[in-house]
Amino acid sequence: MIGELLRNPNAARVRHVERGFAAAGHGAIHPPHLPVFEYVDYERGSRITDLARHANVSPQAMSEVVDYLERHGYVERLRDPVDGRARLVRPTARGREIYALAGRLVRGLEDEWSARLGARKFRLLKRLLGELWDAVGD
Amino acid sequence: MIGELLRNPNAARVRHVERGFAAAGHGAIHPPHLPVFEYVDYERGSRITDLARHANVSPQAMSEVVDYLERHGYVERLRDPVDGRARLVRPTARGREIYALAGRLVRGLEDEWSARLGARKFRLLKRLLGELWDAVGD
DNA sequence: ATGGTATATTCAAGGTACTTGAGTAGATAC
DNA sequence: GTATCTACTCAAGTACCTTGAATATACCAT
Repeated sequence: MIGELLRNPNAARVRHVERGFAAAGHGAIHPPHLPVFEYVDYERGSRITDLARHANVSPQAMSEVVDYLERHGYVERLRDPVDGRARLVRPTARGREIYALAGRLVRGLEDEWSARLGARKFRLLKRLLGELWDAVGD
Repeated sequence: MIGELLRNPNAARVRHVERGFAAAGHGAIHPPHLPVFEYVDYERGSRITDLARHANVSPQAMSEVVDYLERHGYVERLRDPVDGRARLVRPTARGREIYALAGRLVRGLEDEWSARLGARKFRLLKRLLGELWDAVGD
C-alpha cells in the first residue's frame, strides 16, 4: 500500500530535522514553526494573516506560534508602517539561522538516502514524486 | 526538496480516506483509530497493550481510543479467559467493515493516481519507495 | 465628514490526541 | 505466601489546533 511507503520516509525526515535542530541548540523549534521560516519575508517582515494562510492554519493559531517564537528570540513584531491594524513578523539574527539549518539538514538526509538507494534511482524517485504531484495536484 | 514531495501525497491520501469514511456513514472514525483495525485480531480480540505497541502510543492513549470505538459501536471489550488482568478488544460487525472499507478507499485512490501518472510509472514509483524504505530502514 | 462594512490581530474557551504519574487487580517467581 | 511484575485505568497536564467575540484600524459611499 502506498500509505506506508509515503508515511515512513516522511516521518523519518521529520525526525531527522527535529533531531538536527535539537543538536544545534534549537530544541525549541518544532514542526509547526517551520512554515514561518519558509515563507516569512526576511527583510520587511510578514503579516500574521499571510503566514497563517501559507501554513494552512487559522490566524489565531499562527498568532500563538509567533508569540512562542518571539518569546524564544527567533522573531520580532514590528508595526506595519502602512497599515495600523497589522503587525509585521520578522526573524531576528537567531531566526535567520533556522531556514539555512533546515535546508542543510534536509540536504544531508537526501544525500544519505541517495547514497543508500543509488543516485540514479533517487533522482528518478524524486522526479516521479514530482510528476505524481503535478498530475494529481490537490 | 523531498519533504514536500512526500508530504503532499500523504496528506492527500489521509484526506481521501477520511472523506470516504464520512461518506459511508463512518464519520466518527479518524486517523488515530485506524491502527486498531489494521492490527487487531478479528476472531480472538487483542490486548490494549499490544494495540498500543503497534500504534506507537502509550497504553493509556490506546485505552482511550478503545473507549471511543466502544462508545461508537465499533469494538467490544471481553475478559481475557487466560489472564484476568487483561481485556480483549474485538471489533463488532460494524467494526469489521472498517478494515475492508479502508482497503477499498486506498485502492481506489491508487487506481486514480495510477491512471493519472501512468500505470508503468506508478508501479515504478511504488517499487522505488519500497526500495528506499528497505535501504534506509528506520 | 461620517457612518457602515471589511480587515488584522488578540483574547477566551474548547476539543483532540497525546504524555507521565499513580493506583488497583491479577499473574508469576522464588 | 510474600514480593515483584504486568495490564489496565484514572487523573492531570501539554501541544496544537479550532471557533467565537472583542478591539483597533482601514476603506468606501454618500
